[in-house]
Amino acid sequence: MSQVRVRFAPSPTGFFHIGSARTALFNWLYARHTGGVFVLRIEDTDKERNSEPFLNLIYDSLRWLGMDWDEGPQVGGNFGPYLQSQRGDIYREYLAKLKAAGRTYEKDGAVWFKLLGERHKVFDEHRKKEVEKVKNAPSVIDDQIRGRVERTEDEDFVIVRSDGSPVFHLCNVVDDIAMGITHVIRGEDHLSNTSKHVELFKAFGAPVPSYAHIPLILKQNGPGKMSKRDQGALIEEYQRRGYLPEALVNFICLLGWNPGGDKEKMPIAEIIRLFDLPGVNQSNARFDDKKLAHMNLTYLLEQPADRFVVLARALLERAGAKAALAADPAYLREVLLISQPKIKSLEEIPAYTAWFFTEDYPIDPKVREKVMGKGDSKARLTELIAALPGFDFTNDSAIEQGLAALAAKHGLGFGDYQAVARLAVSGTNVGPSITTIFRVLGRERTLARLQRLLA
RNA sequence: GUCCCCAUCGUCUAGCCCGGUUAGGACACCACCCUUUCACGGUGAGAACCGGGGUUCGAAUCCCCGUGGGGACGCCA
Repeated sequence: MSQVRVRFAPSPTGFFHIGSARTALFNWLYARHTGGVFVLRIEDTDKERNSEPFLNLIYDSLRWLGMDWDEGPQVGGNFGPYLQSQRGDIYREYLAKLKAAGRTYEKDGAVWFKLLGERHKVFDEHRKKEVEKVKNAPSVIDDQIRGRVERTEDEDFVIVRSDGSPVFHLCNVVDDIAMGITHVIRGEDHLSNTSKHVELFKAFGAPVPSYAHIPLILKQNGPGKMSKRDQGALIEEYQRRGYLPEALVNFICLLGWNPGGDKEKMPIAEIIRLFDLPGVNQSNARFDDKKLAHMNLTYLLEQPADRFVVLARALLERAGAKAALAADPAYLREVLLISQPKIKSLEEIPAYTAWFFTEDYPIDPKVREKVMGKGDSKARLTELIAALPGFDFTNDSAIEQGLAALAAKHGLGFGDYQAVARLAVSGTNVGPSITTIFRVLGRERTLARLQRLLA
């Protein structure tokens, strides 16, 4: 059997979103699974809406998500150019074949593709006008996901605009032929275009590729499919918020596909191994950002220290956390690593660690009221300040022993000192373990912070 | 309106093809445990086969009809 060639064919007319990413991913996975070729083709035939920034966003997003293309812009290939705006000659050449075969006609200055079959006119409620339908030999699609899909009627359609530029249907089919595409994996919203495309393939005498129409992703809130304007739709946003690309990929591959059984979290190599078209669902999936967040958390927790620090630093830079970035690198690294197991997302990092980098951190009034109002917290704080110089600061457990001894001396528990100490050194009631905070802050800084609350 | 696709917990889904399960898992939610805060983690609870007909000894599973959801109906892609 010949090699699988699939393509992802976005148009640079807007932000890159979850739905496009998943279509790209399924194509990429199928190519990698089968040892095939993943082609990136840019469908920029709409001169009005194309934009360079959006084009670059496609490249950046695909790369960030780890989808490398074997052929396409920036990497080349034997079937280029890979931007439709540069393929005008090819479309003209194919158009000539269609004209020669008598399969086109002109109307209102545009070129139309002529369907074969019996014609009749009907009034179309939607368009409020009379249209001509063509009953053709049933156009049958043998879809890998949907099964047999039959359409008995269609309409002639424009393939070249009155300004001479070719339209999506023509370019798409011509390129799939010229680029030797064997499998077309795309969203179900294209299912109703497919009969048109099949007729074009037949008119060109080219083999019809194998189709796989994947279910759509529905927006989280409200009806309808997800679009770039919806909450949580943009890939760019996850990148900015410090989501891990492998977590996002793992999550979106599970929208409409699963390997069977209970498996969810999988390294990419395993996803590639298990992915196949017959495993793709037929029903649409609703996007759920909570589950994505959880997937991201599980990946975050297992990040090696070095990578975590790199990612967290990038987040701090984006957040403009100057104090943190100006701090001693070893100290910053330590702060980041003790925070890693406690946070749910990298975007929490700037706020979660801010008080480590200034002695002028705010004291949360609500927490202050709660902590100081319970028991004799002021006395506990005074006792702790008095005892601290005698503490062994070598490591966490040494500090813990010091704290435990202090509590025992006064017939109290660890918790009686923990809350007020935490309030004093951080100004809040959340953070790493108090003994760890002491150790990282060091004796002098800890002492000064404890005294600051008393003042 | 016409055409096309789809239908299991709130959500993602397993099971369906090859009828017999206490209909399983994950997220979310709730309770409890762990605990030095906050997270993580652990245990447990609640939560679904859209409706109606058929076929069958037996239907989530096969068939039909409703209903519901989604998509398409551009000189957008």
